[in-house]
Amino acid sequence: MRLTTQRQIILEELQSVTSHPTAGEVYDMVRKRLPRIGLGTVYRNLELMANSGIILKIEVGGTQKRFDATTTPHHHIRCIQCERVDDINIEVADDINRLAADSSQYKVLGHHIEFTGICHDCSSMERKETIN
Amino acid sequence: MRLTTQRQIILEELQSVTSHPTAGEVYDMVRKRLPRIGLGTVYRNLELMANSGIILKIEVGGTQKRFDATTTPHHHIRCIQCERVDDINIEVADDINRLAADSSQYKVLGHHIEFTGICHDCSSMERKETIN
DNA sequence: TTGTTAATAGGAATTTTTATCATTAACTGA
DNA sequence: TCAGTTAATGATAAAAATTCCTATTAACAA
Repeated sequence: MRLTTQRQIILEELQSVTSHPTAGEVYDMVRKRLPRIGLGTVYRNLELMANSGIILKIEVGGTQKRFDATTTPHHHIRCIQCERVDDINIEVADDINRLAADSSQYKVLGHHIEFTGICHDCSSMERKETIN
Repeated sequence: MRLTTQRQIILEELQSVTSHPTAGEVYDMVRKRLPRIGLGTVYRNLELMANSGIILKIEVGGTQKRFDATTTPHHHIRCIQCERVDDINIEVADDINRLAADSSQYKVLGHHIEFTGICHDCSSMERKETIN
């Protein structure tokens, strides 16, 4: 795997945010530094890096795939109003995978918890609208 | 909300399977009984029924949205090989939502656990390939 | 029944993602 | 250092998934 400028900058940009941008959002970020980069290159490299474990591909609710530079296991919470996704760091009994294996025919590899809720921004906006 | 034939049959077909079909798969099922139904009608009604709580829209890994007639809370396991999705019924400490609320700025509404693994069919196929 | 209007079929348009391919540039080894 | 090899890129087309548009149909109310 060659170390191309594009690859480097895509990773740098993803690491610079704590949000979980979609491929299109990463494209917009990277384009500010590499205006001639192709959207395909962004998709290709995000997919590649996700496959080799350098980054995380999270496929939570919403239509688009999202990417995350934090690879240590953690969970996510998604705002049902504005679709933003944040990290959640809680400890979950890790025998949960065994539980799942026991009640299914699967070879269980892992799990991911997606919480849904309303983020701080959206709930304060809601409150404001009710007042007005 | 009018009770149309299309709406009825879409629901019936979804209820007739334990899998978690995509909109396209529901379309194929319904078309056997209503050959002239439009794909848009299937999308529209699945979305509508999901919004009114009659069915469940599950947005797990993979590109497509999936639908589930079982509305009682449960979790899912997805085969990373063939993308099929099955139900998992395990009890998770229900203070998990409070935990999430405490460690975030969100108003937490719910959670969904997605396990990943390899289904029985795929793992036996794998074994067969290793032998050959 | 008949009038009103929500819902449909069919197709077009959008959005998101993947594939194709000629050209470029990252690495290799002399 | 430099030329050869080939992985990777940019540009564009194509595919896949979903949503939108609109004339027509059919569900329901009166």
